[in-house]
Amino acid sequence: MKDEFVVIPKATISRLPLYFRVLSELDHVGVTIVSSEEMATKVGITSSQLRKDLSYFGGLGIRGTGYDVSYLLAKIKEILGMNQRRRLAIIGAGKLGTALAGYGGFLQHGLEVKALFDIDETKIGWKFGEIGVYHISELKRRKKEFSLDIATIAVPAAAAQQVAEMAVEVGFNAIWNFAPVRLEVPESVYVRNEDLVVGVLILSHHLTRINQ
Amino acid sequence: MKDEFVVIPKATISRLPLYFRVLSELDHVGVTIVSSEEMATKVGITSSQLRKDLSYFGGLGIRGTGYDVSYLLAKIKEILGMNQRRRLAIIGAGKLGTALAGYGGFLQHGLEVKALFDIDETKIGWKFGEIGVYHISELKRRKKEFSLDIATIAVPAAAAQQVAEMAVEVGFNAIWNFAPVRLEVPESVYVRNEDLVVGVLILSHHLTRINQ
DNA sequence: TAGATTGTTAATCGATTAACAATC
DNA sequence: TAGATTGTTAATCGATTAACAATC
Repeated sequence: MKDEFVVIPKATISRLPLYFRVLSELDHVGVTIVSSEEMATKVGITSSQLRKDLSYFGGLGIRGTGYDVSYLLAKIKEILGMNQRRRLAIIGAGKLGTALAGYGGFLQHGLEVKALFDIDETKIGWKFGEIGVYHISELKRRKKEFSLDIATIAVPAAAAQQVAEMAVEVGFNAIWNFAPVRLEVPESVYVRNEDLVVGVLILSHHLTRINQ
Repeated sequence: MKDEFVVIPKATISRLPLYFRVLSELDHVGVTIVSSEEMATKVGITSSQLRKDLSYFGGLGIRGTGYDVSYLLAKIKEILGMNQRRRLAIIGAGKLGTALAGYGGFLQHGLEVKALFDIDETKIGWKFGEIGVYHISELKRRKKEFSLDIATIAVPAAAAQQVAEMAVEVGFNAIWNFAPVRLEVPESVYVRNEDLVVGVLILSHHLTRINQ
């Protein structure tokens, strides 16, 4: 268990949000204990993989019984950082940016959109519910004001690199990038690319295989 | 090269859209030949991996020279099915659905949103540019009318499974799913999950590691 | 105790990388 | 031909799965 030397596989981390969802549902309907088999089926993986994943975080289950839903849920929340609320900046108040700002599912995951940014003067001052639109030049000031943690890039591809540099400059070290470009940032900054077209092109590829 | 027995790795397919982008840019600025080294740098992978990926599709390069940009571009387009235009249905004319409908980047990838669907009577008949909003009950009819290929699911989680079943029922065999649920569909139907919260929670996890 | 299910090991599978012969 | 760069092989790395001892 020498956990100072165990590296958590990326693949494991990427499945934790799915476990979180399944556990939330079980918790919601009053289930208190769940077996790896049952949970794995709901997620669509093998029970072996689920147990292996959870084992990286120590003995979270009870042999002969299963996993305690609320305990496991709390653990996964902790691992994913859902206890400290994450505050999102969204840069780019276009269709995508405002759609993200309006998404209702963030809060139950400990995430909150606090501010939108744009360069278009006509958009500055708009409000989407509680969320205001600020000029990009206010990024630094508003980052402090709202304790922003994550910079979401929802600007056109041509502007993305420049925006990323501004985000890094003012101290963000997590970037959620929706622009279809590879961002050049310092190694210490973590970038997650959410390139939607990639997904649909993979679908398109599969269609060619079906219809060939 | 017995290609009838070679399986293309999923990881390879998922990188093709990135290669497509880089090649498009090179082509746009008039570059005609590119080395694996140069291209790999732009994508952010090793040249070895790029050559390996391309090798699954036969000898696409010229030893001692590199790859012909427009030839490789044409090949990748073919593999990704970008020659036959893919027509998208978007089910759910909420914030996400309409944001997707308005996204300008699809067309240059051979993709086109042709119709939105919803159950909310007040939305039926709306137009987003050329794209109309139809009642979900018209899915079958409009699928034929517009030759729809891909069903995009942009409805709340609670409705997603039901919507997926309708899509399968009327003959879609590709589903682009934005709802945070695992869809149960026949094996022949290809589902691509685009669960945005997963991405941002992985970011959140990395923040906990930084600030610990 | 008997039954059940975890946590872990070892085997397998798949993907990435390094290296270099083939060849333009 | 000499130089360059591909295509491919073999080694490595990482992730998944099967199996079962540990243990509730």
